[in-house]
Amino acid sequence: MRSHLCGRLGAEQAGERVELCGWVHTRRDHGGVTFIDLRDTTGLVQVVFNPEISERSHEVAQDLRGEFCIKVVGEVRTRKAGTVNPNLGTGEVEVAAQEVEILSRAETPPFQVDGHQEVDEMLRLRYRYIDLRREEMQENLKLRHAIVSAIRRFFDAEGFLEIETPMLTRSTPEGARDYLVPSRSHPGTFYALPQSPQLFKQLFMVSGLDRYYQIVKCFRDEDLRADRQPEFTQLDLEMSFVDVEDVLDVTERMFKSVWKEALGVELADFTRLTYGESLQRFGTDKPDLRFGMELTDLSDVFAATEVKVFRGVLDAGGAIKGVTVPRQGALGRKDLDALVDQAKALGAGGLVWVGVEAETLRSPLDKFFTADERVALRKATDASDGDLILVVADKRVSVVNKVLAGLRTRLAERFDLIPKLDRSDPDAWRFAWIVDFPWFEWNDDEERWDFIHHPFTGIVGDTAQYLESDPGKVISKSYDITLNGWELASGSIRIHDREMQQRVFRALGISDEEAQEKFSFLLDAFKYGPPPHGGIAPGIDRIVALAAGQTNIREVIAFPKTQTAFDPLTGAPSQVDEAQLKVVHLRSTAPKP
RNA sequence: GCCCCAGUGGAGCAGUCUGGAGUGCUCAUCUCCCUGUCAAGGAGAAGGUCGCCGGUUCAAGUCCGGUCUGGGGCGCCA
Repeated sequence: MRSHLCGRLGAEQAGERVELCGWVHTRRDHGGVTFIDLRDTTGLVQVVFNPEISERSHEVAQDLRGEFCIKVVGEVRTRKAGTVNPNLGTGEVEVAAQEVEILSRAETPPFQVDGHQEVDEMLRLRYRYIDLRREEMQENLKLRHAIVSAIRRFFDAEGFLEIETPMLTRSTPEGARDYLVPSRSHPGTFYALPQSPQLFKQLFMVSGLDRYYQIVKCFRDEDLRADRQPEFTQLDLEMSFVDVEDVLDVTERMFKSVWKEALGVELADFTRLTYGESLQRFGTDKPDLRFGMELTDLSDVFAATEVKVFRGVLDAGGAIKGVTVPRQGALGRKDLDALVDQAKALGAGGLVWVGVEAETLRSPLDKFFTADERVALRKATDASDGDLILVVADKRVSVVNKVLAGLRTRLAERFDLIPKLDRSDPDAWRFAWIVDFPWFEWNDDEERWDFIHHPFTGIVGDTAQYLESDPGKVISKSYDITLNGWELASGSIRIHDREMQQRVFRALGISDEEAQEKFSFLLDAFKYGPPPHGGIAPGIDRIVALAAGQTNIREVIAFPKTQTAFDPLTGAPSQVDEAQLKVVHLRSTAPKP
């Protein structure tokens, strides 16, 4: 139907007769002569309808409206000096229309496609097919394709096999809430959609398939966030006869290769932080390394304090930490109160602010500080005159970290301390490995040890001795990748030794029978010579969103869902009729709408 | 489950604090004018359940309570 693509036309085609298809992006009617910008997936080109060239085409052009789908036949002409449009890739040329055909007409769209104004996201999702006409969305999806195809080329070259795993599988007891699918042929039973192909990929290793990867949908029925959708895409991979360094190596090379191919950027080697160090310095295991404002431990500064809240926290074995906000020491009372409220919203009992001035400190607690404490506080935080120190104290170290980590990123955004994204700048991409996670985490509510990663996570050799005596000291062979404050990937070397696996289950308070009941097929498989193995699973949606400079993953998913897991386009989830329910042996207990 | 922000012609906003006629702006739509614009321009027109329910008031887009939807976050997410 067409001979050329709109966005690819240039001076080289001057004089050629071309056939173009696309949508009417904009129309400028001068009465005597009419211009349109014709749009296809490659871009825009100006088409001129001049009655001196074609009376008939000029007449049809009067009828054209935005988003009409048309075909134009005409001659490519270089534009006269002064009429070149430098804002358009094809601005040096235009197409003089000889023939035009309306392929299909369009109603006035619910919002404009030109991208000049933000549109309510609900509306964009309801009319996603129109939203996806916008250049920004097409660029996002093209980048997604470039990244995914670069990933496949990389793993192909490394000798990995892409193998599919079932979507209808067994519900696993731990982890996220499952999406369930009722069985018709087995009344009262359910499949679950996979939260990840974790167990299947481990079985591939038992099978000797050695190096597996898959770009695969995963499903988790949990509440949504900017970086979380109920269905999302993982790059799942697993390798045999490897230890931690092998997985880190291949994964890091993969990311470098992808950034090179998709963005043309040579990434620096990834930073490496232990979990402990990350928490200490940034209060989180997904630190944004693009700016400073590292947390300071102030327990020593206030070791002998008489300030009641601090004294109580220290005596209870808690923590006092601070974060220094550059040049905000003179912040007004209203803003400071708002910060206190933010800290409380994040879970803190309160927030102490300290404005650092040349000779003095400005703080509600200043009168309770000793001279030594004032000096030590300045020194410990390395604060300069004019800075603002925010101090959080709590008997739970985790609360202190969470609150300060939250304030750190929010304030960095608010005060523009994060460099504006330049996607071609290698420094814009602060990848980091987070390693040496603790294996266990104390669950206060249930009063037991829980796993942090999953129950098959390997253990760093000499820490296994604490499995029974002091589980908190056991370090796992798990690792995360973080990029600019987002968790991008998570993985581990797995336990392949049955005895070790049993010790771990016991430490978790899971009996042998219970373990067998829950994970029978994996444990059975491990009777038959499982190789040492491990892997990782980076999130594709997050990778693409970050690479595209987007702040939520919906922008890089063609048909995403809203925060309540609703799809405004299809109306899913929807009611089904009684007959459908009966077939799968279900009856709804939901109130009739 | 909880906290915060938003909801006003088709789209994006202002108006809400401090109640007084659906007031205004930009874009789109429709009619007319216009042969070099490029987010064209000019003249005119049409288009409204101020998310929904209730309350206060002589009077509510505006105040109060509730609720729904969207977004951000906490919890949750091995």
